[in-house]
Amino acid sequence: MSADPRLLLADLLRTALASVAPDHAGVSITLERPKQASHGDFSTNLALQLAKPLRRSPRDLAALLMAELPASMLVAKVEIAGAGFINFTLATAAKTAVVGTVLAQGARFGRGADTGVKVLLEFVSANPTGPLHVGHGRGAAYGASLAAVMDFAGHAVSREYYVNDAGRQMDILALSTWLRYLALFGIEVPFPPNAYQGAYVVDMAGEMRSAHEARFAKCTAADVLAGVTDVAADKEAHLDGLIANAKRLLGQDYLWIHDFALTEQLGDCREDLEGFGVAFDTWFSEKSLFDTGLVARAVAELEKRGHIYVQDGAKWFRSSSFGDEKDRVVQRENGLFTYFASDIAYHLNKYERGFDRVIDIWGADHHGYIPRVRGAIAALGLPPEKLEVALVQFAVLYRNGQKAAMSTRSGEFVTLRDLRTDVGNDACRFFYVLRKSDQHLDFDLDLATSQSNENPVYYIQYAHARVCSVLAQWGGVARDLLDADAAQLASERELGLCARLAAFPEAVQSAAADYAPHQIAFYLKDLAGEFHSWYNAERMLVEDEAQMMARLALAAAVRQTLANGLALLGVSAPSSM
RNA sequence: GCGCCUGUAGCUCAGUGGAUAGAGCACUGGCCUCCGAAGCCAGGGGCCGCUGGUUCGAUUCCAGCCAGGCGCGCCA
Repeated sequence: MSADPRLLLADLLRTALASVAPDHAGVSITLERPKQASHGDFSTNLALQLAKPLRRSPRDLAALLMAELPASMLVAKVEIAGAGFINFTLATAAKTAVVGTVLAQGARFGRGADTGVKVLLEFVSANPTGPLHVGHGRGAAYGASLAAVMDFAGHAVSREYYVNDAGRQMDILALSTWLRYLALFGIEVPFPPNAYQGAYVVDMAGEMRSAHEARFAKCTAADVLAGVTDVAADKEAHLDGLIANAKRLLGQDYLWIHDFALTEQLGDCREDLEGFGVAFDTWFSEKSLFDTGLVARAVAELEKRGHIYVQDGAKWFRSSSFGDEKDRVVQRENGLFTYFASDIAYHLNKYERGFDRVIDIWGADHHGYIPRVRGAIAALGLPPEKLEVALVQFAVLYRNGQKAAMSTRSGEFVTLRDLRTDVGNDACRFFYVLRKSDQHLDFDLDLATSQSNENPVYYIQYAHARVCSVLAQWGGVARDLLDADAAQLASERELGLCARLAAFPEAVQSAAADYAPHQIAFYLKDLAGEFHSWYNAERMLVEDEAQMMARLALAAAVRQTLANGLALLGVSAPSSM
């Protein structure tokens, strides 16, 4: 017999079932916590499920099951209700035992047993071509919270950021920086409209001048523009022409600028994320996939397996044979691999590292990408079901009731850093995960800043601070609360709080299984609400010593659970505010 | 056109094959000589987009329609 009421009840029901309907002994028994207190602590629809196969009325079946149910000290009452539900009311001692459990386990309360499942969680992975904006913030908050939740649920989680350091976007950034730098020396090349406009590019140019003076300014504007397509004719070709000239004119120095810009932006990004409480175990370089030959190997492997054909000089992956709507180019006519090719290699690498589950968190705009990546995995002979893609809808920022633009290239964006400064990390992290990730999120900056005291995060933190305050006034030793007699807890609110605490480990498991950290946020809101309600109804610092200790122990258990939950969301649990 | 997401209270959103569908905001009225009023208590407010199907039971699952958002490059 288990001490966990849920498992205990399942055992009891299974025993009863074996005698009532031995043929159906294998049926899965679900026990849920009823929404209504009058329906007891746990409820099962077992009789309703079996009514049809056994050709008996649900209520009759429920009565039979109830009659065969072994007695238990932990069960106070069993009732048949409604259409045929069997409702269980636990003995008070079984309900209040959780207080001691929480206090004894402390920060570990709610943590699931080690599952041994190795999970790779890749998220953010924004191009290091400029500051993170509020859209990236959501992916960061969601990914970090999900990683924490899955880790807490018992999985071995690796957090990874894929650095797109090999593509054209990085070349555009390097070019942009160089052009700004040249301008500092009076070499005025018209700045392309589709280059990176942001002030941070000018800042980097300034740093280059400080450190290297005129080292990279040994050419004229005419050199830079030599043979370049007119911007009015084709602005993308114009950009590519400038990049080609930059590479030719600068030689090895081009790589220096490229790497400088990359290091600066990636460092900025990393610092920003760390400030946001978002940490990674690995920063995985796209470029390394080319350097180690993995991209070529991945494409060769597809070719060997007969999934590649050549058309118009390019190599195409026959992804349409693997569920994609059409075939995709992996190697262009000019010999360069596409982004898709390096992504195939990246996923091959992820699989080769031996994870049980590979989770990609992508912006919802990438959803069309899923079939081709999954298809490539299948084509490589790997199990595609190991890959799971969690799509995060974009966060749309509203300011003065209007959408705020968020294009990195135009330079007109609201950065994550600005948002964090205005709103604060705690409210930001909480706000981001308050919505289901696949829902559009309207982030109202005016509301979040001017009326931040209305943010639900404060409601939860306030509950935590209140407990801290009461415990401070009590002034005793926290350890003594472990010896409190929980049987002193008898009111409906107190028992309700105990049930809520007992549900925390289940909330963690559910949030992990559904990839839904917002469930933790809602759990915490409920827990804080029930605490505030109790706090206003009953005093803790009462004359009766035993009662006071029991109530303080419950309060301390609430505080611990709030802290554990907030930690999963990356939100602080202040002792005063 | 095709694909994905969404439609629940005035607004922003949870939720569930099951019992009387919830919260916050907003609105109305109460509660600080009393552990923190960033709190609590009470009240109004709903064809859970529409139609059909599966089911003992559908707001939930399936199909079709209506409405909104996003995505559909030899870009990344």
